Amino acid sequence: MPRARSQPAGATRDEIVVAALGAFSEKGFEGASTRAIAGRAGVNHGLIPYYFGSKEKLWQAAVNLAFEELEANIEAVTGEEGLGKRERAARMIRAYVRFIARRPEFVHLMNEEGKRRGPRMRWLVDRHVKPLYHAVTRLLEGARAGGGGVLDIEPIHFFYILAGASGLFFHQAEECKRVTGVDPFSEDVVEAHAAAVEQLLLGPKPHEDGST
Amino acid sequence: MPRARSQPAGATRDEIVVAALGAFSEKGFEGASTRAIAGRAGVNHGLIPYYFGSKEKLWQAAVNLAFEELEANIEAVTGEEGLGKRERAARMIRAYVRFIARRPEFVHLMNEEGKRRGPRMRWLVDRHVKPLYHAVTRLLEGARAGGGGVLDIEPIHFFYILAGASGLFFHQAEECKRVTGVDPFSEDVVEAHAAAVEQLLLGPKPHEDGST
DNA sequence: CCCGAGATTATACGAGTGGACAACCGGATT
DNA sequence: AATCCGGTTGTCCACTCGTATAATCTCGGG
Repeated sequence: MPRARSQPAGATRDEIVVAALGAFSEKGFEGASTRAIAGRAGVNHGLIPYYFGSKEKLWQAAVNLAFEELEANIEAVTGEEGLGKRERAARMIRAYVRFIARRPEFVHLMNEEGKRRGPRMRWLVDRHVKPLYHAVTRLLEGARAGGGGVLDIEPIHFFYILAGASGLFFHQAEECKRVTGVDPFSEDVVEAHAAAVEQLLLGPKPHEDGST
Repeated sequence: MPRARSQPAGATRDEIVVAALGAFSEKGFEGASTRAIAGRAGVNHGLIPYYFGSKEKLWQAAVNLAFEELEANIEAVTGEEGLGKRERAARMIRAYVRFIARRPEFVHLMNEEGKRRGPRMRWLVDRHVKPLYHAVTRLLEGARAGGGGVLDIEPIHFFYILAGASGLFFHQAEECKRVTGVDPFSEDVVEAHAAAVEQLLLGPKPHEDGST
């Protein structure tokens, strides 16, 4: 029988996950201390073992949160019926760029954990990256066969070029600000980047001719 | 007056820098302990404050080493006289991809430090990234005006798309192995990636017609 | 009104961390 | 042979880390 405390059930837990996502993305797994995460969430650091069992499990919860948001964003845009294959791929690309501009934590997490072997990387890949990879690859293959960009590039290169070309600009946003003075998160800069990636990867938009 | 010890002068110091480059790229600045670096180099950890003063200075030395290698690789290929603008840009791209395939530590360092504000990022940008950015941008602008890829994408997007499209594949190489089973460092895979990036960013090679 | 259980806090522990420092070593100088 | 000094080692310190644990708090149900 659930209690009716001042806080709704699980509120503290959720705050910790949100704080953890921010902290892990900024400082990495080792760099983000459980005390810093707890402080960010405004709770006692003893609550982390209490709710999650370990720092590792907390990290998994944060990653799950990030991927849930990603999938919601992508599916909302590519799920529609009656889209051309190129248009579907283009929407996916633009949705992805906009998503990581709003949640750069996602790219930070991926770049942090994808680079080294280890239990966290294995968990991340098996749980999240493999399905994502195959979904994206299927979509891109469709666009390729459908006429758009015509480039005969294998899916594996396409995938990492897409992810890299989209993500680095926002992953290194602080660096970019200092190098160029431009803030990647500025709205029109985000749109310009999305357009650039789409154009490069899918080729120029076919205006009315949708044939091969 | 220099001594003639069993080891040539500075050998120990150099070994520490090499070990540090490897350790920092694998574990990040916080994750790589001075003791681990010393152990990797086979020396006592007290030598790090002795030679470098601090962990931070050691990190700078490691970054300097990485950039020296990069610049040597790029200049060896783009420095030639009598190259067309597109050809010069194409060589730069291929040389860069091959370089990071051989020294993924470079990408790891850049991705690690470019993502957060802080003294290391400021030092890295002012000392290394700004000159690199302007050199690359000048080269790409030349190729653009010279007819090649014709894409009207601003330099800032071009730069980060190039860096991201080239780098992520090798930065996430361990992840890629687990997702796809393909080893990005395999020689022909490296070449395929270089070709893919070049083709996407500069457009298909003009065979004999170099006009607009 | 008090009890009990989940939620929260405070404290403690052992393992690491970066850095400081004195002792030590061995070949070069005198 | 005695001295010197850069290179090297071991030890120590204050601090932070993740986590375990016991005490405390805050409620709703008896």
